[in-house]
Formats: sequence, C-alpha cells, structure tokens
Amino acid sequence: MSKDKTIKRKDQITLIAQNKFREKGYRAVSMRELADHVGIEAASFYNHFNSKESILKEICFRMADEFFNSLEKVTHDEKLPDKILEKAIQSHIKVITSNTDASAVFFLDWRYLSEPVLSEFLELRRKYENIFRKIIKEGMDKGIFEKLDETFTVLTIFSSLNWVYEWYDPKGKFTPDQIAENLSKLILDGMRKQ
Amino acid sequence: MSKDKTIKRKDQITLIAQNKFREKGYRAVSMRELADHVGIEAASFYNHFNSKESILKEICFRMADEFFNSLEKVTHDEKLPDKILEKAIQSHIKVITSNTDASAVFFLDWRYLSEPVLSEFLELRRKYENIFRKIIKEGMDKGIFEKLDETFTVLTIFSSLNWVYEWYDPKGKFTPDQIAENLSKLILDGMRKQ
DNA sequence: CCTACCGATCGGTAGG
DNA sequence: CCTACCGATCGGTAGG
Repeated sequence: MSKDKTIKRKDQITLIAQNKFREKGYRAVSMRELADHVGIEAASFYNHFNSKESILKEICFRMADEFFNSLEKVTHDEKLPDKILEKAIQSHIKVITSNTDASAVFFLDWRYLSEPVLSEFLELRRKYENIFRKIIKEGMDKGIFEKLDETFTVLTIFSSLNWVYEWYDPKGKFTPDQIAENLSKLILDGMRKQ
Repeated sequence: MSKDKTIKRKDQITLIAQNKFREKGYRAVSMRELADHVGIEAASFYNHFNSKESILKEICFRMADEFFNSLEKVTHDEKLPDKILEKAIQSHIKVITSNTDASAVFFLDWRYLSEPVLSEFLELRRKYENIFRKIIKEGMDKGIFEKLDETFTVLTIFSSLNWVYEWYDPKGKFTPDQIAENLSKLILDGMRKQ
C-alpha cells in the first residue's frame, strides 16, 4: 500500500512535469514551480527522483517505449510496403495525439539529457527511424515508391508527423485517425510511382 | 568610426549567440559563457544590448525579415499557384540553409520571448503562413491541387520545410536547390489532382 | 514529506 | 569595456 502510494505520486509528478515542461521548456521550469503544482515542497521530490534530469529521462524514455510498442504490432500485421507505411504512420500519430505534452518534451527537451543517457536516447531514436527507412527502401526496391534518397524521405516524413503534437486539438475538427489518413495520403501520393 | 566598430561588435555578438543558442538552447546559455566566446566581460554586453532577451529578439526578427524579403520577390514574379508554391518553397529553403544557426533559434527559442514582443513575433509568423495559405487555396480553387483542409496542408508543408535546418549539411550530398526541388516534388505531387 | 540550509550561478547594475 | 558587486534563484542535501 505504501508502495502503491509512492508509484502514484511518481506518476502524478511525471504528469505535471510533462505539462509544465511542454508549456515553458525544461530549463525554464524550476523544481519549486513543479513542487507548487504537485502540492509538496521542492525537497520532497528527491524521494521520488534522484534529480530534475531523471524526471526528464522518465518522460523521454516512456515515450520511446510507446512508439516502439505501437510500431511493433504494425510490422507484424502487414506485408505490403505501402500498407505497412500507412499503418506505421497511423500508429505514430496515435501515440503523439494520445500524449501531446509528453510528445512536446520528447521532441524538444531531450537535448537537455546528459551523457550517457543522451546517447542511449539518440540510439533508440535512430533504431526507430531505421524501421521506417527499411519499409521505404523496400517500397522503392519493389517499384511501389519513386526512387528518392531514403534519408531525405525519412526525414521529411518524420518532420511532418512529429509536428502534429503542436497543433493537434482533441476538440478540433480532425480525429487522430483523420489526421493519419490525410497525412498518409499526402505523403504516399507524393512518394508513389505515377 | 566608433559607430562602425560598435555595429560590428553587435553583429559579432549576434553571430556567436546564434551559434551557442542553437547548440545548447537559449536558457542553457549564460551571459558569461557568451562573453567568454566573444572575448569580453559579461558586464560589457550591456553596452550593446539591453538584456539577454534583446539578443534573442534581434536574432528572431532578423530571420523573420529574411523570410519576408525573400518571399516578396517570389509572389511578384510568378502567377500560377503551383509555380508560385514551388518558388516559395525554394525561397524558404534558401533562407534556412543560409542561416542554420539563426533558423534553429528562430524555430525553437522564440518561445522565450516575453510580451509584448512575443505577440509581435507570432503575428509576423501568422502573416507569413497566410501568404502560403492563400497560394494553396488558390490552387485548390483552380482545381490544380486536391481539395484538402488548408490549415492542415499549410501545417504539413511548413513542418517538413522547417525541419531542414536540423539536418542540412553544407558539405552533404544535397545543395539547397536540390533539397528544395525534392521537397517541392514530394509535396506538390502529394497535393496535385490526379 | 518537511524545515532549514548550502554553494553556485544567474541576469543585471553602479561607477568609472 | 572593466572591476566590483547585487539580490534572486537555482538544483540539491542533511537530518529528522
């Protein structure tokens, strides 16, 4: 029970930290400010986290997990490169739109991670991007996609996907599925051999 | 002559600040660190700038100027929506690739601007985006582009364009013109009516 | 989880 | 452009 309570408090802190980091940026949020929102003293944080940075680490690596778990299902289910890519985009968008605050931190504040955690993080990101790259390469090799530079294509795809946290509004006119559909169409039509 | 020297020093500071802000993020760079790189004492900054934030302001608004000036020429020269959009993308990419450090600050650190400057900045950005939006709307109305949500389309275009500063390498395999060409193709083919 | 506190560093100023 | 300095705030610790 005491264990349960601790875990809950840790989650609560993570949630509030995500929100404040997203709003002001990691470096602009102090432990005292975070403490005010949680309703404890700043010193009490250190019962749950070793440092300010370890909160950031928690947020960034949780998101990485989400992305990987979500993508894994897709690559098992589909076979055709354009279908896989479509589903992968959908899965990626789902993760972002379900965690907009954490996404902002994941995409913007990861740079404040220090070594060796920083390298771990970048390695994860590279691995994730490589899965997309492989799908794209296969589509090009099979003549489904136009032959373009792979790195360039992956970079462009991710830049449009990874901006969604910035403008997605749960109460807006697009559902996550509609965003994914439109984005897929725009991207796939641009890539497809004509 | 004394005036000339002052202006040069100010430019030198701006250049170094761009570089450090890009590398570590605005909030993570101290006046003392900047001073070390410039080769003066931290206190001496205040002969050139009123505050740390006014350096950031200088960088952000210089970039805004560059974007506007560059776009203005394009909209005067071309008439067809898809041609205008192509040229506008090229001009946008040129500005980014010619100022990668300043671009990073422009795209990431503008959020540390405080009011009322922040609102001024956002207003400029909105104006710039609206020029693109108009071009796109015209293309849709004329049946050149597929009818999609304009906001969505503009957001997606900018997200892929505005990520270029992150990976562009002057010594890499793509010239700015080639990047613009590939990006235009990917985007326009995705949008064009088929 | 709190009180009490630390050294370090921050942006900025006074005065020359 | 520098020396000398300011108050405020930072992340974090000791000890209970």
